[in-house]
Amino acid sequence: MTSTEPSSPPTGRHPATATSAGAAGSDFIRELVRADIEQGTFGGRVCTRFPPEPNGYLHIGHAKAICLDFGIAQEFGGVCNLRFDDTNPLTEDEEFVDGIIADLAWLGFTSEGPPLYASDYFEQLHQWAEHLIGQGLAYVDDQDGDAISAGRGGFGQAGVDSPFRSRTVEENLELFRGMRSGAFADGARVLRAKIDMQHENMQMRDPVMYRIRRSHHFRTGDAWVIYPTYDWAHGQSDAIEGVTHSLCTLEFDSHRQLYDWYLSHVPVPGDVPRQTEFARLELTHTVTSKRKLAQLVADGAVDGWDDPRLPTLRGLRKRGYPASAIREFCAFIGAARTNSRHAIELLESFVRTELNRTAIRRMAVLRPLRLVITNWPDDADGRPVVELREAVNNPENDADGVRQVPFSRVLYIERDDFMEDPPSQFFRLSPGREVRLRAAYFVTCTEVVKDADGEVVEVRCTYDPATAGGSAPDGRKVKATMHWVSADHALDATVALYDRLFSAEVPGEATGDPLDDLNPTARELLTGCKLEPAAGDTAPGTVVQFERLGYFARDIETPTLWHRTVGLRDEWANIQKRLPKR
RNA sequence: UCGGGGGUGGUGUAAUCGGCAGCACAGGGUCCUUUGGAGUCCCUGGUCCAGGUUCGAGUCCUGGCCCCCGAGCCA
Repeated sequence: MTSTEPSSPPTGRHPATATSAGAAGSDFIRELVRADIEQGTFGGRVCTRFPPEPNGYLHIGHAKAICLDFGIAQEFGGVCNLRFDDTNPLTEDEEFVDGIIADLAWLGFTSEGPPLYASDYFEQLHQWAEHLIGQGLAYVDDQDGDAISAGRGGFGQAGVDSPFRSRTVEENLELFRGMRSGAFADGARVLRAKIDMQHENMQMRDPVMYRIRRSHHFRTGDAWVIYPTYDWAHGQSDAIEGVTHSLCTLEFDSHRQLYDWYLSHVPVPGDVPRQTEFARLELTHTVTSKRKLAQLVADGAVDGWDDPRLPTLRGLRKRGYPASAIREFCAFIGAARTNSRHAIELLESFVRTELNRTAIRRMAVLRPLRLVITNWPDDADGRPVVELREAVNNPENDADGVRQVPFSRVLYIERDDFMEDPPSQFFRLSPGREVRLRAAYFVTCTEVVKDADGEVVEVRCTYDPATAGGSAPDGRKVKATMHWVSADHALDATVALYDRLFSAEVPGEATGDPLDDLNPTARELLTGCKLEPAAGDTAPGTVVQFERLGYFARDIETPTLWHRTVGLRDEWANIQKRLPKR
């Protein structure tokens, strides 16, 4: 596993966010846990669990749940179990359990022991199912899916009892054993809890507990042809593990009644766990639904689960998002029962804050324009002098030291940093204007060279030798400082610029299909970018700041590829937006 | 339609027992600056609506409005 940062142990409390808003320790769940401890509800014990289904990779929405599950356990001296909810062999795969464990570790969390699996409890679950049958609280139903669905009724409309609802205990037991032993075809029968077909809560209208499904399970192989449903497996698995606080998202609210019903009718050992729901995390301009992400991957709309445009943990990691920034973001937004969609900009601001502190600075020119210094001296051999200029690695951290950057007659500057006919607010280079080249000299534009099409292909300048280091002895000021790269020393690179994956704030809001809002220019590949030599020393996977441009992560497999993590706040871009169109 | 859960600036999120509506992002401006970065200081802007209780209501009560979830043999 690779990491873009030394993986710091999660502390659960992050100083930077322990302010009045969103401070860890102040949400309704933590208050509840605190109250439970004070009242000795679970003997003062706290045990949570994070229960991903191994049918896809983790995304930023899971990060919120993870920070809650693991964070709360840590804060209250408890443990958090990683339990794979592998009750549906059709979609699940080992590939995903490995990926989930790796992503979890990258985020900064590991479970204490080896990971747990709901499939480890299949035998116990089966025994308890027979117990329910024995109590007359479960029965085998021969109806097909459509009939069961129809019999369930609708909102405000009572369901009707299945014609098989009144089978005897003995008959049910025999049929259920037949289900297990493979006597019946897939889908031929199900085991249902016998609760109340007229119940106002649809979840309580005799929910299915087992279905017949001849599918190879990645852990239990072909040992089982019947598989428990989520509702039947979950609460009992929690109880088996001694989970006290089972935290899940709001859509399971109506399942809580069923969760409690099962637990109160099965002889589970120890404390009865309690389910508490919170609002799932949603972000603007993206989707946090495993189903939709899987579809993007399957459709080839993105390169894979680790595509940097995706809000998957591995996508964000490849893109350069520090795990700590994600943790702090999650701590900051807290937990509540209010449905909410956070602005993606808020997440980005946490990324910038972290990277500003930690990222080494380098100079890179994304869209090169030649700049020739006409009065630059030659050496004894008649070649342009090459001078090494000292530049600080990170103005936010002196300990990061300095580096030498070669400077000579022919440089590249950013095309956007030159305008032949600039508006008044533009104070970068233009004819006759003097600017500072970062860590080097003041230069003044004296001439513009164009090609046959009138395109500027080169700017010529003079430099002032007295301004070495970047300040003029006579005290004169320049209004702009620009980055540059020496043409003879430049490293070639490809840079991937990323924009919102979806152009709409709420993907799919207009048409119902998020895919309709996919942003076709979410990735722009720039080739022929020029990097200062020291950028080549950067370890793959690390994130550096290309000065004045943003933060960029060096790709692991392709060292000449850089991913833009996030841009710098860009005042000039704001000015341009306000500028009247010309 | 029935049941459940929610509504605090543009977006999120706080507010002890009922006691000055705070913080962040976004937006506008200031100062500073060898990154138009970072930092600084300031500003704009809010309790869904209507009643009620109270010296005092985001918080309690009544009624309404709006949003989300729920009828998989998905989780």
